[in-house]
Amino acid sequence: MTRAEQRAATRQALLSEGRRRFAADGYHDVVLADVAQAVGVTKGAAYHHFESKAGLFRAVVAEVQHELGERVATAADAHTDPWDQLRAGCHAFLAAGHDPTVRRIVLLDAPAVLGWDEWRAMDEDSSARHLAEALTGLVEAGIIVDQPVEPLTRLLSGAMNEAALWLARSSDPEALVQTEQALDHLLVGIKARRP
Amino acid sequence: MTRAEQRAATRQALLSEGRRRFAADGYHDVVLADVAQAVGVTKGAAYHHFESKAGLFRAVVAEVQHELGERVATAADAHTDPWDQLRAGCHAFLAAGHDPTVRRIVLLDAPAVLGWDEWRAMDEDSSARHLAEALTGLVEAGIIVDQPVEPLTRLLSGAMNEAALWLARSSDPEALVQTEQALDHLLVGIKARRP
DNA sequence: AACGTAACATACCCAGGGTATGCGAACGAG
DNA sequence: CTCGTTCGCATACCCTGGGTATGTTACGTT
Repeated sequence: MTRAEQRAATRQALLSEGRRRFAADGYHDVVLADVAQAVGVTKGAAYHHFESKAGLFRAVVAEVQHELGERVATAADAHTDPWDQLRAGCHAFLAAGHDPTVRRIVLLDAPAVLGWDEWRAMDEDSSARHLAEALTGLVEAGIIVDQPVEPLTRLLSGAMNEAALWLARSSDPEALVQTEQALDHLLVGIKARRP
Repeated sequence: MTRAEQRAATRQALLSEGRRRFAADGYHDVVLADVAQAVGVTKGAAYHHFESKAGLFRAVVAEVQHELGERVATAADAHTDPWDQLRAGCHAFLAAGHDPTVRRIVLLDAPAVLGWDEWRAMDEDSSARHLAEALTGLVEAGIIVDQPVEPLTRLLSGAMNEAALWLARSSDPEALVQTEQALDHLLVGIKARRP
């Protein structure tokens, strides 16, 4: 195995193991030396690849965020009508809360560990961007009321973040459908009335 | 000073100082011994009053949550129409994000430090309860579409949490008004259409 | 072949949360 | 009034765990 391959392999192993543990135990309860040991290296190796524990966490968050964005986009692309695309993307996001990786890492720990500004910037690069683009398109098409897109994006993004967290804790099998319906009702409010 | 008074005074002092520091520096960067020293006692005293650093934090969160609930309720009570009460409460919450105490402690650190379940339980006891009650009233009055209140509460609560965080970082003086308008639009969606 | 460097390992520092114990002043019992 | 008890802390200590400084080995380059 060449050196570049070795480096990539170790880095990837640390990322995977970190991801598993961050999702299962939360950032605080994960000890970096254990992550390294589980991968067959020592703490020194971890610090050779990442600048700190938070650095590893940041890399994991970016990875998970990216995948989440893909999931949302894929769900949206299954539709052709822009309005249906928005709804499909939102519904996909709601369902994603059941994934402990998304739930614990992205929604719960990331804002506190990385700070809200950085978290939001990363969010913007992945899932929230799709939402903003969808809303922008709908505004330009005159399908939703003309308004600044950013406040609306934040409101909807936050609504879905929290709802996803709640859904993951709910034992009620109806909860997901009910939340989707409630969200649909809310979305109707921003639809432009045409006489 | 009697012993009970002394105890209460020390506890209150720790609470106040903790609150200041948690708001300014975030949970992680606050060191318990420094909080105690600033109050004129040692770490031992802090552990005599609270079971842990998280315990002090929990007490602070409860305090801030309670005050926030009061603020929202007061804003709502300024109106008589139930719909106006809902809007006023929501707007008050949005503005509360500018308070670093609310922002950093309640919205950012609390979910990660105390866990989402406990955070939500505390939220339910204070501000979110007002929202749920308002929505329940509106459903019963037939003003908004008949539906389970809980999903809607989570959606709106999350929307406002995130928007409040965003508003606190925004330099645009228009942002608050724009967010209020966007929220109003969303709320229109859940209003029952009457022919 | 020899040298430089990358990819780690080892050994260490130390901040900070948590605990075990000591101590003096307040409080209640007799 | 005093004597024992308890309460409200202080002191001293433990130890986990993040971070760093310094080897060590093997690959790659000339």
